[in-house]
Amino acid sequence: MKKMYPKNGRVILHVDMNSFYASVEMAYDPSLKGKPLAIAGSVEERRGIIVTCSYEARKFGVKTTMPLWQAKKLCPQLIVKPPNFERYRAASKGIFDILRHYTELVEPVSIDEGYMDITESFEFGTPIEIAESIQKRILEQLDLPCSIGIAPNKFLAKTASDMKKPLGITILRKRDIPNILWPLNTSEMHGVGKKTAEKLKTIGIQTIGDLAKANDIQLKTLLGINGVRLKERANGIDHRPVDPESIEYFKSIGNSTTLPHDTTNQQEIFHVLDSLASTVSVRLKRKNVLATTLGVTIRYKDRKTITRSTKIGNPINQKEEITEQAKQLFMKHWNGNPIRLLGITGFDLVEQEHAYKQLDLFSYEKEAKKEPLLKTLSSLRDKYGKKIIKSAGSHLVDPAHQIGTSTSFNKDFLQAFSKKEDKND
DNA sequence: TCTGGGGTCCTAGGACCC
DNA sequence: TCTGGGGTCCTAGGACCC
Repeated sequence: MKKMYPKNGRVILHVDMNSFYASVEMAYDPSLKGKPLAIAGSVEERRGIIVTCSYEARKFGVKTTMPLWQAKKLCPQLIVKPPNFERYRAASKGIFDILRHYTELVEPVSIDEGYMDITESFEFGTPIEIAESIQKRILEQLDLPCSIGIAPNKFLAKTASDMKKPLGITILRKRDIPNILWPLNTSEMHGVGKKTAEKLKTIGIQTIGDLAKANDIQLKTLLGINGVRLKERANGIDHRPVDPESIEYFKSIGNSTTLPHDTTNQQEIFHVLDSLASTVSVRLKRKNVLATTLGVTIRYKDRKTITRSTKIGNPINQKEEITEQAKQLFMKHWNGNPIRLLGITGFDLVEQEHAYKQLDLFSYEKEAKKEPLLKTLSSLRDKYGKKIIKSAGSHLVDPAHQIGTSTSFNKDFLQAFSKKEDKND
């Protein structure tokens, strides 16, 4: 009696904050309420684009990603604030704490949206009652508005939360799909951008309904497996689970910046790379990970952007190592033209505890067959046992990196060390 | 004298190995 | 002496999202 949804179906909520950054600023300073407010990437003209704006600002035609000067032209009385991420992170934490009151199955997608699987949360009421309760609590406790979508899967829940803003609650059932989803243009679909919508048009697909009935083979040749997946979504099929841990595992960590002015000055460029490397290092360390691949991004004056990356033998997260690799990559690939933006990103992240796995004592013999240097290390171990390896390691790596008998080494030291050994012999 | 910064996922070609 | 095809790794680029 309590369960009012299909026995084997799921109940998924998508909670989406309404103009989040602007709403947080208004909650923080209520005198901003009811006024056209925008958060801009930088107050400086060049980087100034609208990140978020209040509904009052939207009435003037102000939109996300619009250059600041353009927004001001449309709405001269626009109040512009720089983003305050600490404030937004704090608000975000408050929101997800509220969501986790109803279920552990909460998957944050970004700072201001998340999925919940409330299939088993019937003790809190019907899905609508739960959504109402969540919306009310976030509004009362944090003074922040949100929209919530209720559906049998993520895609439909996401679509539903988008339908009523602000402060909407929308249910999207499978049986609603033909009437509600299919008449919409494909570009309304999450996952379909400008390019994909254009491509779809070339084979006569305009609406989500067209897509739902499209030919699989045609879709596959046009869009790869993404085409077939989009068709499934258009039919309301989406089996992705709500995964509370997905946010834990970052695949990359980077930092980039548009320069105050386009430049070819190498001194200036290196200075920027230093500071980007420093940020990336701090972020990697904060997450206790090291990067196995390092990449640099170069955007030229004409906005043409290239990325270059390289695999690193030993994973890194120290500022100096990152700077070194980034500068090398940069010098190797810079064509000398004026630069607009620079970025550094670490990929293939490994947790600190696993970073030296391939070098732990049990792997030495195996690796030594391929790598003469490791043979040296292996023979050292045979001679002196584990102790010497550990003490060698302590010279080589930040103590925080050392886990048990696993350790890192650097080739220069090891060569020096083995030379010393030769003398002694 | 327009278009930020943080990410994810997919594709495709060349190298290399078997 | 000439030559197939599969698998995996690495790198670069593109599309998309918030």
